[in-house]
Amino acid sequence: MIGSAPQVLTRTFAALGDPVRFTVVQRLAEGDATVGDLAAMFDITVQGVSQHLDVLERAGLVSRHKEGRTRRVSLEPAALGEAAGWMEARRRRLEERYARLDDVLADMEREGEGR
Amino acid sequence: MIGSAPQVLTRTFAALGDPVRFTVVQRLAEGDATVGDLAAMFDITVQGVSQHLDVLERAGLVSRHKEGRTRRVSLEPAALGEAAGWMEARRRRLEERYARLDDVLADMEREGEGR
DNA sequence: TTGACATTCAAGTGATTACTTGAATAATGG
DNA sequence: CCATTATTCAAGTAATCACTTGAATGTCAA
Repeated sequence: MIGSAPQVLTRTFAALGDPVRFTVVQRLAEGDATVGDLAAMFDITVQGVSQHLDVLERAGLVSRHKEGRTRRVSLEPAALGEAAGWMEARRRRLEERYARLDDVLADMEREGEGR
Repeated sequence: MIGSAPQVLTRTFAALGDPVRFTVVQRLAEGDATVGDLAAMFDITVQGVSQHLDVLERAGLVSRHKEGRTRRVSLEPAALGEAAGWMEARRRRLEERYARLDDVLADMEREGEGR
């Protein structure tokens, strides 16, 4: 029985698991934006958006830096890459196993015919 | 103002955003398991694990098929691949933009020296 | 300085979620 | 058939989460 696991990646996934934050990330992939820009995309208050940015920031997915009286929000590629890498590694392992299973089945097939 | 976005990917991310489910997926990447096997890894009841499997299944990340009186839980590579693909596409777009920005900066640098 | 704008801080509320216990269903072995 | 094992169904509860309103902070422009 294990208590639980690393929450560095789960935080990333949890952050992307909300439709607002997902859309924010998608938007930021097109280019940086201010908090106000992002808030204009949704039917929620800027405070709400700011809170969503808090969780994206805690997940390492975005960064905010002051710029005059606004704040420039940028997407951070590293967190995105790490999470994608984790998923791809698991997916690849599965595909490999399937490939090996296919080989075994093909062998059995051939064996069956040869008899 | 947009209401929100596709929840097909957000469901996948939300599913992986929980430490228990994350660990389950990690475990299933090593090979299939029964619900009981998975429950033995955590300090929660099998019912709890079964509920976690519900959300993983709704996200398309795992499938369950009866096998005698147990149930074999398998990881589904497709959902994993789609989510990873979405992330990678965004990451790549950012890297490209950075590369272009670096070019511009390098040009300015050269220009500055040449003068 | 003052007034408007952009953003965050703080606290409250309703909805969602993770988990529990208890009961139902289904397959196996004696 | 009956007891046992594996899993799900159902309902309740406590914690977390998304969102709101109201107030504070900081920056620009007149």
